[in-house]
Amino acid sequence: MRLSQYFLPTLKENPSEAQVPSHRLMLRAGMIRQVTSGMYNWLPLGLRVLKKVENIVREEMDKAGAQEILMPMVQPAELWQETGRWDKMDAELCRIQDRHGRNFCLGPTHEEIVTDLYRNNIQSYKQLPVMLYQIQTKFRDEVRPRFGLMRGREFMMKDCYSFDVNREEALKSYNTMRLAYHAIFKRLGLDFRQVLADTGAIGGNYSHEFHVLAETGEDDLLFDPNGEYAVNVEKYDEAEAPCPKNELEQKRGIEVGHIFLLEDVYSKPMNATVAQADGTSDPVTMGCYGIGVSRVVAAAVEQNNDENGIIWPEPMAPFKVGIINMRAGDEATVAASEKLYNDLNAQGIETLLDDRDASAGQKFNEMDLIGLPWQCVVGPKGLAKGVMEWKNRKTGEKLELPIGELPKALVQ
RNA sequence: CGGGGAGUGGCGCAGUCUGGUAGCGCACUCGGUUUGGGUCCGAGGGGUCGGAGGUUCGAAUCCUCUCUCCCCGACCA
Repeated sequence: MRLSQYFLPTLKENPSEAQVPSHRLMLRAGMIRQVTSGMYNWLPLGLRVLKKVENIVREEMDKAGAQEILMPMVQPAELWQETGRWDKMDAELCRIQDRHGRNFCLGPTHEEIVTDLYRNNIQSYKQLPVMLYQIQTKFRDEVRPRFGLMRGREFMMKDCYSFDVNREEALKSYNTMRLAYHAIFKRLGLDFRQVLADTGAIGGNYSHEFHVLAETGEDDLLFDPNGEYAVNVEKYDEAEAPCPKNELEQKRGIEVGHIFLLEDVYSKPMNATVAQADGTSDPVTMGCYGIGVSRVVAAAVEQNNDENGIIWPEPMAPFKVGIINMRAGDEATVAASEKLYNDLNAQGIETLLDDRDASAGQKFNEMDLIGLPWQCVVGPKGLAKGVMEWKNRKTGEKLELPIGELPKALVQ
């Protein structure tokens, strides 16, 4: 992509409405723009990151044996009345009516829909286990949306649901998902922790949260010195903990994933059953597994930034390399930067070429701001010496390499 | 929902107390200049001051109502 043709509206100054780093930097880096409280436009640069996260999540879900589906965002009230949540949930559940006056809600989660899908199409233990997931927009009318993408009202979520013949089998599915979550956050390049958690409004009786560690996190987490025990402060129980609270290490985290063993919390009221081998039938045993995909993007920024801007973990970077053409008017410089750009693209290395006729300072600053892992400065000074100057955004390390040669760490 | 702050060109802000018909920086356009960390000079375009009503000869400025955004709290799969 050539920056001269790219819709990347960066901001030099901090937007007044943005207080937290991820919100401020994502606005400044031209990734998102607010539409109204808790709702955002995703611009090209931001969307590339969101897609990167989506794809890694999708690959790991598929690898774990889950199958992707897509359910409607607008859901009929009748299903929510079956589980009692139509009345139980407060204004967070955004209710609307169609032209006939029939009640619907904007889906904050999809247990009802997926359980309905299950009961209408699966009857026997022979058809289980089944894990279904989707990556889709959710809407929760939060009491107080805040911190940009960290707590929006509309956001992107991966939600997965498992169906098993009994609790024992369900625990296997649960564990498969738990391990998939470890694989996902590891692949994303984030520093994260799995902790014991409360089940809250989703229900069920067994639950873990996944947190990206960051000073700005909303949750307090406790760890034991051996790393065996980890819990959300809300869930801390003196009796279950291996040691007193004051001996546990405390860190702040951003909740990006939450998994629940639901058992029959939804299947029972919705009469979603499974015929067992002996001919009897029981409520199917369910689990649900969520990842706040858009929140992951914000959490990554909270965890990886400095005074100059974002520092993307490589797996979720919108582009791997940013080339800075130092002299838009100089033929040799233009030719050299274009050649590098074409070579990198030919090798499948996603590259952004700053081919604008702008000042050096502006180019350097904006490249740091958007946080691509590698920068390559192509200019008359270097070319005269037969080199291009590479910079690693994270370490700040600079390398002068012969024209056309790539940093080893980039190629591997 | 309780408490607090704020709405003035695309962005950041001043002006509001002490009414007189809108200003600065950035961005944008044009010309020149400069060229390795947000160059410099000059010339331009763009807002009627969140909205409605009121007071007044006259309202961004005073009064009333209202909408929106942000922060703290409560809440939060």
